[in-house]
Amino acid sequence: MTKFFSNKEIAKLLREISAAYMAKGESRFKVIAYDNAATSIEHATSELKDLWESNQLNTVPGLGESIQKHLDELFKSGRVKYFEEVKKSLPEGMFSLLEIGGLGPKSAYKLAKVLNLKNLEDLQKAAINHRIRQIPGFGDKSEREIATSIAEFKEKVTNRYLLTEAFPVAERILNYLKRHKDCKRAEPLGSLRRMVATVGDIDIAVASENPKGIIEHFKKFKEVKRILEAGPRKSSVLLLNGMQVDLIVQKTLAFGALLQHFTGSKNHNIHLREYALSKNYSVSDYGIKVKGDLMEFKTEEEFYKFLGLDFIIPEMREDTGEIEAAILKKLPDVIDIKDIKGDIHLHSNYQIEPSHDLGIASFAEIINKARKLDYEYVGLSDHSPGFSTHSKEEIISSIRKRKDIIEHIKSSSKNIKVLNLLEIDILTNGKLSVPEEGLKLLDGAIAGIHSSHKHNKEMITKRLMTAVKSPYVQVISHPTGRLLNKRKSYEADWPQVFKACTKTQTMLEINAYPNRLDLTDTLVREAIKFGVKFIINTDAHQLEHMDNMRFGVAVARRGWAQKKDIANTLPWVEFKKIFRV
DNA sequence: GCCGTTTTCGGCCCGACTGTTTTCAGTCG
Repeated sequence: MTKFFSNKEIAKLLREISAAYMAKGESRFKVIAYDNAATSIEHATSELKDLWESNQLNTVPGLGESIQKHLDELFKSGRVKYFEEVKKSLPEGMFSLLEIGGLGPKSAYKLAKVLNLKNLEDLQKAAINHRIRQIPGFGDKSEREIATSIAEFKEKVTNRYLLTEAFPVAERILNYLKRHKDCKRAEPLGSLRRMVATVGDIDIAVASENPKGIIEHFKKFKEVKRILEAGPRKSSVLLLNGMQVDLIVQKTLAFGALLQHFTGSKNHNIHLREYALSKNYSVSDYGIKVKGDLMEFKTEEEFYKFLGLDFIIPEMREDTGEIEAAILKKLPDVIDIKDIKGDIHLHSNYQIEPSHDLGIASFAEIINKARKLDYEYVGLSDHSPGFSTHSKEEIISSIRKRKDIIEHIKSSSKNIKVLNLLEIDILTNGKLSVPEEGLKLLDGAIAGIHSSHKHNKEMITKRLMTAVKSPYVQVISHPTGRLLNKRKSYEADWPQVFKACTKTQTMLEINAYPNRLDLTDTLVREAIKFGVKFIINTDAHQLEHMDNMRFGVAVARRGWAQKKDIANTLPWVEFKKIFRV
C-alpha cells in the first residue's frame, strides 16, 4: 500500500526542510539544494508519484540520491523519519509564519520560539500586544510591518493573476511612467514578458539617467496603496487591487543587461550566471564583468551574443534546457503569431439550443473579424445541441438545418474559407454527444470533455481515447480541462493519449482563452516528443476574444513548438486536407 | 545536497534594500 502526495505537497515539505536547515544554520548549499528541488518539483510535467512508480525520479533535476531516498520512504510509508528528526528541535509554529512577506526562516524561528507561537493568529496577537519589539533584533518598525503584512495576507484573494488581468494594469503603469520627462523606455518584464499562464506580480524596467526622479514619480502613481520599499534605483509597491509592482531603473547604455536580469526566470539567470562563471565572466543586471572590467549592453541580443549564446526568447527562459541548446546553437525556431492562418474554434449566436454557452456574435460578424485578422480560413464550431434535451432525430435535423445556412455562407464568402464544425461533448460514458449521422453532415468536429471533470485518471484517459480514435474527430479541445484559479487539470495517461493522437492524426488544441491556456506549455513540449500536431484556437464567445490568439501562441512558444507542429500555420490548400471538404 | 564541454571533488549568481545595528544579517527577486 503506497501513499499519494501531490507535487505541491511534496514541494511544500521540501521547502520546510530548507527553512529548517536555514534556521538551524546548516550549510547554505543544503538549504539551496532543498529549495531547488522544491522548485523543480513544482515545474515537473508529471506527478512525482507516477515517476516514482516507474523508477524515474532521477529524471527530475535537483533530485539527487539523498532526496530520492527520502521520497521513496514518503511514498511507501507516508512519512520521512529523517525530516521529522530535522524539524523536531524547531518550534512547529514557525512554518506557518513563512507565508508572510518579509519573514524568512530565521525571523520565523526566532519569533515562534521566543513567543511560543503556534500559528499566524498568535503572531498577530503578539504584534498587537507589542511583544515583538521586545525581542532583540526586532524593533517597532518591524513589528508594525509584520502586523500590516498579516492583514494583507488575510485580505488577499489570490496570489496569481491571469495575463489578461495583469496586462492592463501594467499598461496603465507604463503610460504613467512614460509621462516622466527622464523616462527613456519602460517595459513589463518578469513572468509577464515570459507569458507564464499566471503571474504573481508585475515587474517593470525603466531606462533613465535619473533613477531617483523615476522612483519618486513611481511612488506617486495614483493606484499605489503602500510603498513596500524604495531605494535609489529599485522600488516595490502594493496597489489598491492587491497586486505588487517591482520597478528597477537602469541607464540606457546598460539597459540590455537589466532586460535580461529582470525577465528571469530566476533559475534561467542562475544557470546563465554559472555558465558565465565557467568562462570567467561575472553576470549581473549591470552587465558582464571581464577581469574586473564591466562590459555594458544596450540590448539583450548583444548580451547573449557576448556570452557565446544564440538569443533565447523570453518565453523559453525557464532553465529547462534552453541554455544548453543555445550553446550548441540548436534552439528551435519557434512559431510566431504571424504564422497563424486561421482560427477554427469559434462560438456564434446561432440558436442551436446547445449544451453549453452560445456566443454573442453572428456567423457574418465572426467571418468579418477573421478577415480583419488576415486569416485564410475560419471554423464555425458552436456547441452541439443539448444531448439530454434533444432526441437523436432532433439533433440530426438541427445540424442539417445549420449546415444549409453555412453552405450558403460558404458560397458567398470571398477571400476566406469557412468550415462547418461543431464542438461536441465527450460524454461520461466515453461516447460522443452527436450520433454518427450528424457527424457525417459536418466538415469536421472538435471534441472535448465538458462534464464529470472529477473522473479518475483511468476514466478520463478512456474518454479521451474514444474521441481520439473517432474518424469524425480532428481536434481535442482544451485537453486538460483546467480553469486557472478555479479548476485543476484532470489527470490522464498523457503518453498513451499522445501516441494515439500521432497514430490517428488527431490534433490537440492549444486553447488560447486566458483562463484555460490548455494544453499547457509543459505538456505541449512533452507531446512534441511523440510527434503530436497541435492547433491554436481562441474558443471565442465574442469577437474581442478572437484577439486572444497571441496567448495561445505564447503557450506554443513556451512549449518549444515550431511552425511545423501547428496545423493552423498551413495554407488552406494543405489545411483543408485534414477535414472532410 | 546536487552536479559536471575542465571537475566524481570542489564548487555552488549577484546585487538591492531594510531595520537594527555601528558593520551586518535577513530577505527578496
